[in-house]
Amino acid sequence: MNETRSAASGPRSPADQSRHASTRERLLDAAERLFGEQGFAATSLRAVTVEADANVAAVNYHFGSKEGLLRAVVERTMAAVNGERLRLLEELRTSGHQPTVGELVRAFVLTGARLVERSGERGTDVARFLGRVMSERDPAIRRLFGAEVSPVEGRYLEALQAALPQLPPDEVGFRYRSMVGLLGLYQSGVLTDLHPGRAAVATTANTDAERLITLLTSAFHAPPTTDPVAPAEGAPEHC
Amino acid sequence: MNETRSAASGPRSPADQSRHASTRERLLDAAERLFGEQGFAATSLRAVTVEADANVAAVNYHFGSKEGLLRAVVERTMAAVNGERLRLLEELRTSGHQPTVGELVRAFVLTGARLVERSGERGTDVARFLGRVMSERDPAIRRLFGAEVSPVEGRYLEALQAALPQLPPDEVGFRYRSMVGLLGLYQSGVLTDLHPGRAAVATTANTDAERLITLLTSAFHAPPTTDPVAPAEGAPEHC
DNA sequence: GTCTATACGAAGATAGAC
DNA sequence: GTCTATCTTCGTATAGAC
Repeated sequence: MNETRSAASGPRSPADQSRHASTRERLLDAAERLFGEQGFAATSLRAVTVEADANVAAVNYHFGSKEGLLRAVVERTMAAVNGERLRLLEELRTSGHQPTVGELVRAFVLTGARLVERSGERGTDVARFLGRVMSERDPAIRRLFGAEVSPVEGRYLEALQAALPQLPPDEVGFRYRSMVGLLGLYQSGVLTDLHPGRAAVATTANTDAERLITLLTSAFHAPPTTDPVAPAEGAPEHC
Repeated sequence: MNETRSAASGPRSPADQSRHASTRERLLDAAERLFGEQGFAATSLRAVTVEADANVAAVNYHFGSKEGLLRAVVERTMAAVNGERLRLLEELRTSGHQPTVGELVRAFVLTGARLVERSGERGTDVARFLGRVMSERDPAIRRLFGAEVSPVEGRYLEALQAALPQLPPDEVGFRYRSMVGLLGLYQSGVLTDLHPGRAAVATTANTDAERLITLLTSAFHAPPTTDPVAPAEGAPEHC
C-alpha cells in the first residue's frame, strides 16, 4: 500500500492477471490501462510499476522514459488500428464504386469500436487510452501520434477528396482533422457522459458511435466555406 | 536560469510587461499564458511564479493550490465569454424571429474570437488557454469548467432544441457537446496547424473559424440518427 | 493583510552494483 | 538484464518579515 513494491520476496499471488508475460508486456498492459483511466500526466510511473509488479527502473531500462513508455503503448495499439483502417479502405476501393463520404466516415469511426471488441477484456481500456492520446494537446504527444497515423492519413485524405471534388483540399483537411479530434473526444468519454437523467446506459456506446457517424457525415457534406465577411449563413439551411 | 527567483535584489528591469499590477493579477496573467502554451500539468508552479516575479508561496496564499489558480483563471476568462454569449443570445431572441441553428452556432463560436480581439496583446494566450480548458479530459478540470458554463449551456440547449424540433433532446445534447469540444480543439490550435505547405497564415484564423461554423451548422442539421443496425447511410447524401 | 524564505514528501530520472 | 540507491524537481505547508 505504501511504496514501490508490493511483493518483493515471495511468489506474488494476488491479481496475477497476465500470468507469465514478460516484464515489458506487463508494463505495457498496466500503462495502457492506467493512462487510459487517469491520463498520462496524472499516472505516476510508480503506480504503473506496482500494477505490473516491476521495479520503477525497469521502465527506464525498457523504454527510456515515461514518454518512451507512452510511445511504445501508442505504437502497439495504433499498429492494429492502422491495419484495420487500411484494410477497410482497400475493401471499399475494390468494391467497384468510389467510396462515399458516409462509407469512409463509418469505416474510420468504427475501426476503434471493432478494435475494442476484439481486445475483449482490455477493450474499454484501449478505447479510453486511444481517445485520450488522439486528442492530446501536449505537442510532444501530438507529434508522436501524428507520426503513427500519417501513413493512413494520406490514404483517407485522398479518398475523401475524391468523394468531395467540389471542396478545396484545405477544407477537406480541416474537416478530416475535426473528425480525428472529435473521435478522440468521443473515445475518451468527453462527449458521452454528463446526462444523468436517463437510465439506459448499455446501448449508449453504440448509439453515440452512430450519432458521431451521422454528425460527421453531414459535416463533410457541408458546402464550401464562403468568404469570412458576412456569409449568407442560410447555405446549409435549405436541406 | 536556475531556481525560484530571477531578480531578487535590484529593481527588475527585463520584460516588466504588466507594470504595477498586483501580485495576484500578475500571477493570473502568467498562469493564463503558460497554461495555454504548455498545458496545466506540464506547467510548473515555479515557472508561473518566475514569470510573475513572485514567490511560490504567493500562489498558495492567493489561490490555495495550483488547481485554485487554474479555477481563478477560468473564472476570470469565462465571466467575459459567458456574458457575451448570453448577450448575443438575447439579441437573437429579441430580433423578432426564432434564432436559426446557423445563427446560434455562429454566435457561440465567434464569442471566443471576439473575446480574443478585445483582449488585444493577450488575445492569443486567452484563446489557447480557453481551448485547452474546454477540451480537457481531467475530470476535476472538466467539472470546474462545466460549473462555469452551465448557466449559458441551458439557454443554448433550449434555443437549439427549439430550432431543431425534429431532433430528440439526447441528440441535440450530443451535438452541442460536440460543438463545445470541437471549439475547444480549434481554439487550442489542434485543428489549425500541421499543413506547412501554404504561405498565408494571417487569414487562417478567420477562415478556420468560418469553416468551423460551416461544419457545425451542417452537423446540427443532420437527420436524426437511425437504428444502430445497418442504417441507410445515404441519408445526408441527398443534399 | 501581503508576501517571502524555507522545509517536507512524492515523483521521474539516473548511476552503478549484482 | 534487473534492481537498489540517489539526484533533481515538483506541489504543498509553515513561519515570520513588512
